[in-house]
Amino acid sequence: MSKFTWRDLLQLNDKEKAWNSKLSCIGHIDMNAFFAQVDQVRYGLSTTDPVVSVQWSSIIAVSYEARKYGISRMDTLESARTKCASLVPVHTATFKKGNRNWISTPLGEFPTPFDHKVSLDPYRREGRKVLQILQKNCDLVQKASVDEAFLDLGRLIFNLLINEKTNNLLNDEQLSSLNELREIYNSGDNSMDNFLPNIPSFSHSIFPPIGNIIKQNDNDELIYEDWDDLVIALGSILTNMIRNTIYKETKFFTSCGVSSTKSLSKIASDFKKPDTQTIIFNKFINKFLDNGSFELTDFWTLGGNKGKEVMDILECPKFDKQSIKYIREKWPELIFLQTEMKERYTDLTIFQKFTFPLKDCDAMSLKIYQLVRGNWKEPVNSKPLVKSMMANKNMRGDSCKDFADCMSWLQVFAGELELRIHDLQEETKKLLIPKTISVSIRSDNRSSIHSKSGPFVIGNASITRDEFFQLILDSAKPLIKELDLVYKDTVYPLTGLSLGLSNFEIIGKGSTIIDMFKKPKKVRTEEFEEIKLEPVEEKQNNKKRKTFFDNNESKICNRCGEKFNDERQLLEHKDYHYALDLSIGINGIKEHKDLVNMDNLDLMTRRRLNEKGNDESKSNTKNKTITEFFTPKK
DNA sequence: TACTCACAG
DNA sequence: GGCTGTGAGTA
Repeated sequence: MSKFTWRDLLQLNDKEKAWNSKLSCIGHIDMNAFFAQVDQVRYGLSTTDPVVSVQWSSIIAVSYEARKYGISRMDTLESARTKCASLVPVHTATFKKGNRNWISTPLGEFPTPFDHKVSLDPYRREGRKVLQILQKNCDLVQKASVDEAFLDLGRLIFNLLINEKTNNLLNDEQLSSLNELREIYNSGDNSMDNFLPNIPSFSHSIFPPIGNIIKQNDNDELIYEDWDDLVIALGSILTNMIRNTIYKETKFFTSCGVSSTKSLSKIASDFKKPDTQTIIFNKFINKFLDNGSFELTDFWTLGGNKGKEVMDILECPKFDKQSIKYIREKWPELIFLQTEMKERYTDLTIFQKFTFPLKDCDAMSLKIYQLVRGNWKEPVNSKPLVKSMMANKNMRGDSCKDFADCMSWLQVFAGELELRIHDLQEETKKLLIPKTISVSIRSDNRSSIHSKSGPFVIGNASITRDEFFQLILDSAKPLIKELDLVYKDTVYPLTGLSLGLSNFEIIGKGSTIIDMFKKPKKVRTEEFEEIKLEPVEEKQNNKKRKTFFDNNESKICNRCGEKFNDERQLLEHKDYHYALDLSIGINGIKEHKDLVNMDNLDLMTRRRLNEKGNDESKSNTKNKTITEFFTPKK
């Protein structure tokens, strides 16, 4: 007889409950050396090229090929080159000061930080591509960062076990082995508290797991004893398929962890890289935690001061990587851990200030108690598309020495944010309306950061892209002006400047114009008067303008008629026209054709010419075509 | 709401 | 070490 009930199994079929089921199965997928992989694919390089992604002179990602030469993220570009003569460094895309669009940096070129700003957009886009593949294949996905995500595999597994229609995923032997379970389920004799039948005999050979299996001893035969084993094994089969799909569609390698909880899966995905998934069956959790040479501080959220403090409070042995085992064995019951933790906290607090208050001790103890047993369960939450967006640059020298410099960098930042919001809207067919804007400045003089934020108000739904850009800039101006007034004597030259939009409201395309103007909590009548909605009829007859929130724009170059899949490509293409215009007369290139389809030359030439053309490059986002986003509401 | 800080990749 | 991002505390 199984120790699991039908309730446990049925919970898998419920998005709200699956994470907390005794049979829960969570996957964590992580892209290996992500930026380097993106650059390798983007630049058509081979997987055997030792690629590193570079930002100024530091390395921000090291491909696994480059790691073979002992190169790490700590290396500078210089030191990496001495380790590997055939190194292929790829610099991130950049905005040139005064430019509204980023461009890819040609191989072998290294822009200077004094008049460029890094763009991470290429990485974000590829990250989103992968996220979309995940979402297509799994109904509950949580993006954890640009290159990692959690999957709640509950429904997928439930369907494999119970549903007939499983897309040929299971073979006849596997199907028939599940007959007993399905019969009970279909007979309706599956009262919640009834125990599940035994797992099919030999199910470990009928459903072999895929990946790096953690076992008590490496040579042990793996035997499934109950449904949780089978569930985790099915999870590994699913994540393997999903990862194969990612590879097929993007050529990206991933690593993955499969287990019953998010925190375990996260550690597991990191355990063996690249291109490997690690499977933690429930019965081997302790073995994994104790012998994987993990510390308490390896758990998510305990990597900083908080983790160190807990280690101190609990007087964990240092340096022998046994803190997890130590805590688990020393406090076999929660109540012991909780009392002792509070006692020691109070004793120590005389000498030491902690990052968490005494009242949180019980909660913290509970979390630690569960974590060291692999029992700490958290839901997989699909996160909103975006919560905030920031453009930031660390300044050096006199890059930003007065108010005027601030404004010209803010122009770059505003351009970047407008571009990112616009691209994201295009991609998702959603409206993204930020409600607050903030700027911050940093300087070494006062070694501190000052920031100022305020409401961001879009007064008009048919705002164009250029107007939206201008609005960001205009909204940022008084904020930075105020910071300038208060701190001007001490902060310049700045060591950092940033501009952020946050509090995004995300609106589906079906929404009406009314949604644009969420009533502020406190409405003063004058303000409300001012925000007048354009009468719908009038709008239709209006002179046509392409609005910022328009998704259906044409993507045809008005110079040569070439068609593009998305706006981004069109912009880059126009960038190219601009460069080409300059080039006539510089190096005698006359024909558009000369450069078409010669991507590298195109890029290089554009780049070189852009430099010569200096800052005169105008925004290419003039809006000529039409169609309103909003359709009149019946 | 405004600002700061911790944590993470 | 640079560039992002989220969440929580404080007032």
